[in-house]
Amino acid sequence: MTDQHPSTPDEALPGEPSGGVRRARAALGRAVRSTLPGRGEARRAEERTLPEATVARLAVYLRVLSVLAEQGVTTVSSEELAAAAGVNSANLRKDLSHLGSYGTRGVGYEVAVLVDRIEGTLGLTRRLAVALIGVGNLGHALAGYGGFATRGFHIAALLDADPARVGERIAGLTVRHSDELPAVIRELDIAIGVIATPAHAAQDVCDQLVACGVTSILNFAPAVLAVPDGVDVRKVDLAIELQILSFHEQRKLRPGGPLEDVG
Amino acid sequence: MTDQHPSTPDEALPGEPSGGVRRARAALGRAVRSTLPGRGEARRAEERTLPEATVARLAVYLRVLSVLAEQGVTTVSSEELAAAAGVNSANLRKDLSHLGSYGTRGVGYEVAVLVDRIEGTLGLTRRLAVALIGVGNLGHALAGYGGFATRGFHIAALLDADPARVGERIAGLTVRHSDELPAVIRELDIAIGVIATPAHAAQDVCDQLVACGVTSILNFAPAVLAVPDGVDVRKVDLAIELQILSFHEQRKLRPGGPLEDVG
DNA sequence: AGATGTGAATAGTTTCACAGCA
DNA sequence: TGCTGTGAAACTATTCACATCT
Repeated sequence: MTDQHPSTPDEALPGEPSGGVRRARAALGRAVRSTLPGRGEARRAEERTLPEATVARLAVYLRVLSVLAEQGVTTVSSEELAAAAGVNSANLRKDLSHLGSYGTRGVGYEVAVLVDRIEGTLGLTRRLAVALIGVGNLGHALAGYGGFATRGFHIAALLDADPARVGERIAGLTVRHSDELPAVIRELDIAIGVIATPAHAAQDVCDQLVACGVTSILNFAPAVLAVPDGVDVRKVDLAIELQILSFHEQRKLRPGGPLEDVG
Repeated sequence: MTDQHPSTPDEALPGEPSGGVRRARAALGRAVRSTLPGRGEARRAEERTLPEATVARLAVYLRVLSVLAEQGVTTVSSEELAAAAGVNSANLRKDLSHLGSYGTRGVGYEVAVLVDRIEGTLGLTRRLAVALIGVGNLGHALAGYGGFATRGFHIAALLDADPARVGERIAGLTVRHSDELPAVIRELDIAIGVIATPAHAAQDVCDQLVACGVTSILNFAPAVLAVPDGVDVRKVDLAIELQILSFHEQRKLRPGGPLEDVG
């Protein structure tokens, strides 16, 4: 996770030297599964809730599988796919087993089948509408990003609080004023809000999104957002990513740590 | 974690509908601590290795603390700081306890002291040099981002493989050709490489960085990077973040899951 | 009183290792 | 024989609960 900037060039990205939240409220999604005591009847052995970590990796598998499909590969073993995705093969198998059994012992998985299952699981067949608030430096970059439309999403609206920016056309869309946010959300049935404003405006925009019923937010502003239960916020914070790398970089230098490894 | 694009507008960000890796190789940094059998002598009870999760949160605390410091706040309780950072207070206390005891029972923590401790721990006193490869849509945005310099880092070089881009001046720097990467790394003592190229070029750039001794990489390209042990790669992938949100969005809709919660 | 620091309990995740099917 | 699917073990991380100190 990492992040960028807001509507006004500079001051945008994780401005302060501080860090950001990797995934703020995402905790909600935890593999719920109550396991209430006093019950144990016929419990649907279905695909209940997936572990958060698995969900994140499914997206990775999907990307790798898409590449394989393009190359004409029709079958992969867990070993191959895991290697390409950078994970342990047992981990991969367990992840996939949560979707049900779609592999063939002694052979492997059919690429096309897996792609379908994962897309279905992630809900990528619906093509959710995304609103991007803040078309500054980063906002522009995000708006121009082609990957959005590729599968599952499309940017339906661009908004900015700066009157000078309103009316500008970016990637086929006209920037509208932030005041129109509620109307835009309802008109276009926005499911996901992407915040790319300066830090000081982020909480405000977030509150508006939530007030309008948006429960999925991707935050690029260097600020910790407070949201009610039921709302998922994921944060992308460049400063934090760099700081984490800095920490490890430092550890590599001073031979204070390795000492433990030796004896 | 999320990501963006490359040097060429479009096709940049997590292009394919697939996802990306949250933190590829970062696994290295795991709280190492071997616990070799057959030993147990006098072991320095020092601030050995911090848990990965703690490192990530320290960056968050730092940001919150910076804001508090600006506001003139000099003392905070774990409860207050935890609320501002969006974490559990016990979790916060445990995180901080890893740095040593810098709080006062019955009172709380001194903001200035904590800031110092955290900056020291994350190695933010050294101001590492960062090279940004790929100045496309996203690269531009990142280069223009003010937060870099704020503390701990500075973009020392911009590179791109497109001759048309070489020579362009962005944020006070002149874009140099990718071929100069080795020279640039040595000249400027680059510690961190930020990859913002199209997916197809990412592994190549990564390999060059590694060959030149860079062991910390932040990858914005929608590709899984393979690196040798000892190299930390963190990935920022927009498509994956959106897909994770999509998954939860889907779960909210169909009342299949909640059933479990009820009984 | 009030808040830190931390052992113990709990929860979540990864990895192993192998039974079982193709 | 080969690879999936999965119980069990190992690890990591979070939360509780309270002794401890100011």
